[in-house]
Amino acid sequence: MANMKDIARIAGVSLGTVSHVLNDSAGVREPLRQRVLQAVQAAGYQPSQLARALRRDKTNMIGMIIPDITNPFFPAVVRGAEDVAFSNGYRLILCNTDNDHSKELVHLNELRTYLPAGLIVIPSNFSDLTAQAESYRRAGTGVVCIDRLPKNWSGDSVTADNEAGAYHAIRSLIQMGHTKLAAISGPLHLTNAKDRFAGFKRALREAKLHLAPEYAQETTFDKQGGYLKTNILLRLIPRPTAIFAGNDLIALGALLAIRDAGLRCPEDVSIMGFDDLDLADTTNPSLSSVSQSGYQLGTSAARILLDRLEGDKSPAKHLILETSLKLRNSTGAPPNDVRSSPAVNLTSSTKPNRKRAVR
Amino acid sequence: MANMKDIARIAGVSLGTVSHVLNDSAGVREPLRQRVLQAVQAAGYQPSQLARALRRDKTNMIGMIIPDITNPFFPAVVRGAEDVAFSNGYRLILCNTDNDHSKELVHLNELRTYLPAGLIVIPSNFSDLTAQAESYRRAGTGVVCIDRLPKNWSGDSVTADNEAGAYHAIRSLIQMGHTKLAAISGPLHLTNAKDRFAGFKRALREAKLHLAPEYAQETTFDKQGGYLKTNILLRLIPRPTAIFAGNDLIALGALLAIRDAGLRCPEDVSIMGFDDLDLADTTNPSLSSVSQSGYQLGTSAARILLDRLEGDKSPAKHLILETSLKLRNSTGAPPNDVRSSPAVNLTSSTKPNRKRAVR
DNA sequence: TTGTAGGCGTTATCAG
DNA sequence: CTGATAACGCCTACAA
Repeated sequence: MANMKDIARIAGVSLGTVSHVLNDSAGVREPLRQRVLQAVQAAGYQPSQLARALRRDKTNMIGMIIPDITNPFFPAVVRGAEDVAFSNGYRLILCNTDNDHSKELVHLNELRTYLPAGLIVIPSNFSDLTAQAESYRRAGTGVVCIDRLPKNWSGDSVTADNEAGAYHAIRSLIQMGHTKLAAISGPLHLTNAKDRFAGFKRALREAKLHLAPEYAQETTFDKQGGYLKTNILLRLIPRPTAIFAGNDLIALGALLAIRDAGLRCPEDVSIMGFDDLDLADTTNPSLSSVSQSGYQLGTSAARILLDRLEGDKSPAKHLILETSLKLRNSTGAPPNDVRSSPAVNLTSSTKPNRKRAVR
Repeated sequence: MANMKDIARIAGVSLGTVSHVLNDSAGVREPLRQRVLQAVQAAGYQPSQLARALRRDKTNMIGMIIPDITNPFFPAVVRGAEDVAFSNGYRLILCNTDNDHSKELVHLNELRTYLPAGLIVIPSNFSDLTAQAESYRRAGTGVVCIDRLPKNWSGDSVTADNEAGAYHAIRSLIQMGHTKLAAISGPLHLTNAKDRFAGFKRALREAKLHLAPEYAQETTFDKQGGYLKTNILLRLIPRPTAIFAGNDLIALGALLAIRDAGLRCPEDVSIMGFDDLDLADTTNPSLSSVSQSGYQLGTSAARILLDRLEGDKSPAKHLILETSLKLRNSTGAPPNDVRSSPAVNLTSSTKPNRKRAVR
């Protein structure tokens, strides 16, 4: 590979001049400028990003750390980030953590030695990102956190409006006539799971519906968790007529569990998902879901990073993206004979804290 | 960030000694060694990958170029590559080409200036990879091509056994009694699409079944293409009783087209996909498909690259991964009254299809 | 066994 | 406006 020295020789100018025309760092007179440009062309020269970075103390790479590219929600996020990064001359280093915070730490530490221009992170479970990001911040490297936030995060962030999305979804279920609503949330230590569950609870509260403790299940964000917890819910008396799943993967598991239990969706039980993955459209029945744009999550994060790189010193931004409700065939009115089903007191809420099983 | 000079100062040794203990490049006496290690610990020192790479003329980054991470087949491939790369100390730079060979070229050219340890590429449409790779090869950088091969590729490659996979799938369809088999292949300039179609034709030939030209459609590897071409096929007389889709996305579109035409799958038309994506399991009906492991595609490619890095000079490898047939509910025996089946009324096909919202 | 010095390809500073 | 020259942080002969 030709280097700058070669170009200088070919063009018959000095090294400095070549650098100047390449970076516009000094007005080089036209004839010389042309000679240099021509030499660059002829040699197919491309500057070494490595040397440049070493010298400038900054690469044009953006580190992107996510739990698992194999999870169907994340590719769109990555793609969004890559698109705006690429069109601004930045590249993405992709790292998977598998939600393991020690693996996240390894990536965080190593990435630093590449002097990335910035970092976009979907924190792992129990992420220590807040502490780690501090050292990046000190080095002037922006870190934006997306989708969910680690403990005490105060830096830039982009998330969906999980609370409101869930709230509106549940409201629509209530308007269909449901009164026995259960939830299978994701891990509640994750802010997105927690916020969605909060929206669920708010909708119930406003409708003066009581939430029995057994009606609130928590699991991991995957199909299997959804399947298992749905089995539990279906066994309860009275059986819930609608289940709010913490994400579409959980909803998928719920769909399978309902089918395996010999029940019908939505005639017996309605299912509401969250994320609106591509697959929501192709399941049987198709899945009603709260739609959020992973792509936009990615683009927004990259955008913030680029702004920071261009000198934006404003205080931390907390972007919250709108969601929208996609009603499909997994939700419908509750079964007619709902009030004849065996009674359990789920309405009175004079005693807010009912005694529950010891654990 | 602390650098080597700092460590040397803290440990009270020379720069060279620090480097020697860090790289085991010379037997440093234990006491000194300990002092250095301690200083490294204390300072939380991590060597600059940038400087190291500049000096060694090689990074520990593997460039991975794919069409689009958003295509559900690719995440597993990326993950496979990342897993073996990561566990060997290598990182992945991810680039999307959108199947645009000029974008691919941009990536190829820029990536070079990072001195990547190697490249894993799923070539774009009309890729010029063969020529480009030559310059990498000259620089001693391995390039392995996966999933599909560009024109005249003679370097390392990993692909699925597309021909055999398709062949066996079609054979099973024929054994079910189908004689009117149609195909909707992917773009035939792509080797994987071409090979699958070849397997399809071989199975027909062996069974002495004639392939009418209109029974062989070609489209892009996506849902919409599948939908459109299926509409064409369903209008033919006689109507095919089984359709071999070039991949699962096409198959998905076929499923939708069949439903929208008021036909049933598999009772009226069987659908066979290729790839066995996660979604194959959740469609309605669930999708029979030729299963190939994207993950393994990724790990194998990375493995080859690492072997090359460790000095493997053997001639180009052409790994071909086995496929397996996953029979689900989208395939079955052809309709009994097949010869009397009337042409479907498709006159309304211009009306917008329900729920196929823009994506 | 340890230390010294040169250089990887750039950019930035500072004379001319 | 142009051209030397000194870093950037590390590795590696080679010298001590």
